[in-house]
Amino acid sequence: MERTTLKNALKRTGEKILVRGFVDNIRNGKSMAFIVLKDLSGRLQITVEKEKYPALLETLDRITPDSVISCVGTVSANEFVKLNGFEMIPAEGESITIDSLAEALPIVRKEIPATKKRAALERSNIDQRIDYRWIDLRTDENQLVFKTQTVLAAALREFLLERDFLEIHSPKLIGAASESGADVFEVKYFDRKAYLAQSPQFYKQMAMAAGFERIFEVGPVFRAEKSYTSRHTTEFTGFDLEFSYIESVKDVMDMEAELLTYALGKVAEKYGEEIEALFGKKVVVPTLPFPTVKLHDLYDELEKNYGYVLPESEKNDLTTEAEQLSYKWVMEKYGHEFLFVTDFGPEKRAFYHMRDENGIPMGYDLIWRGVEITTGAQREHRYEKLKAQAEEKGLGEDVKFYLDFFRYGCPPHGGFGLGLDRLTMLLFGLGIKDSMFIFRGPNRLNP
RNA sequence: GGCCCGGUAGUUCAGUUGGUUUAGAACGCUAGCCUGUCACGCUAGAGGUCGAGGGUUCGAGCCCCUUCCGGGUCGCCA
Repeated sequence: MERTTLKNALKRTGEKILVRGFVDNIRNGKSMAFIVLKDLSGRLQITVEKEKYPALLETLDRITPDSVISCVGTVSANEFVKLNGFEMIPAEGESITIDSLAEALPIVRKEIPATKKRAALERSNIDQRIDYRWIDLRTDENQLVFKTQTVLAAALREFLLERDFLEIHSPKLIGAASESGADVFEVKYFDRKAYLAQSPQFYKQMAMAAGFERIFEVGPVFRAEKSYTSRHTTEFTGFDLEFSYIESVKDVMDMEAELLTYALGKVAEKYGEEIEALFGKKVVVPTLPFPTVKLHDLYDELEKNYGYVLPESEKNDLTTEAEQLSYKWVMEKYGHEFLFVTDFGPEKRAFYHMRDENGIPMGYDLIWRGVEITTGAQREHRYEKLKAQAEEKGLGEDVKFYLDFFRYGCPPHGGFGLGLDRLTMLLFGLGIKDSMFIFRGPNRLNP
């Protein structure tokens, strides 16, 4: 018999069907047993009047929480049942089978609130839960995170495909450190060294030189940074894009704003209600255009409004505190969750960012809910200028292969990279460890 | 890398100024009871080299030193 999901089972009352899933809870009394079954689609209670099912008694006694079982039976409405108002009555005979018996779980996945008779039991901490991530991921909340991430990534891709972007797959094993040369993982590559790609940046631009015009890539990015924060990880999924024949960095910013607006619209439509119900976070579909502010002006505003003072010499970059305050500011001033910040100091930006006549990089950061989710820019496509900027940063031979991209014709172009995991994390108000299928950090290489 | 914080049952935590011989609780687990439960309920039980090593002391989970492991945060970034 073909398996019916628990959600669909509710629509098939009166039919003899097969359901399969994890045991969410079992209450096994003397004459009655109640099993709450869970699968990815939902939950259903299986009700067993024991005296009618002598063949099932032994099985019922063996079933433990989180075991995987199958049940053949008939679903019917019953107002006594608080769970959906439906229950499944097993068919005669050996209609419940244990597919996999679960041992007692080593983690607490959900907080258990206090009652008069018992103290509250807190959820195991995230690191304990990551040790047993596959068990942790069985909760409705965690499954919603990944259902949503799927919709989000699909929407981003869909938006770009509609606009004739090509999807590329650049190598993650590289011969020379991309960008600055810092913070890359070194790996053994036969008898020499290779590195894990810290960004697809150079390859994205190579695609521009290849005449691909508009490209994107979704793939892993590796950063050998010992960053211990709730928003850093050593391996994450980057959503990168690059496109040609732009007039200015404004085109890049517009593209990103439209892209995110579209994708968040899709997420809100499909999972907005569930996210609000389970996480208490409203999915706000942004309005266009996104507010934009120059870095210096932002610091002026933060000082004026919140008394946040930073030495002038440090105002060429965003501090974490300034990022967080910028959220408060953009909400108060524009009622918007996103903020483009432009005009960073050239010493803080990559050498390949194009600079204006005053030497200011024509790039930006996009801050969402107080966290940086993107760096974008118009790129310098003029060989001589690019070469000079590379040398200024002390990058000579390291980037020679990259500089060659610009010697044989390359259109003006720009692009940006989005952190998919950060997007997910901010959408749900979680930390990065909770937002990734499997977290990787300086102290975390397993599971 | 800087600065904080932590390591006590399977899990989450208590454990007073160092001092009742067997270090507690809850959840989980085991056994038994319970005619519809619904985060069921009731009874009993098992389960701990208090991260490791050294020291102070009549006495250390608690104080000191060393060490290991982990977490938070800042910087950096996505």
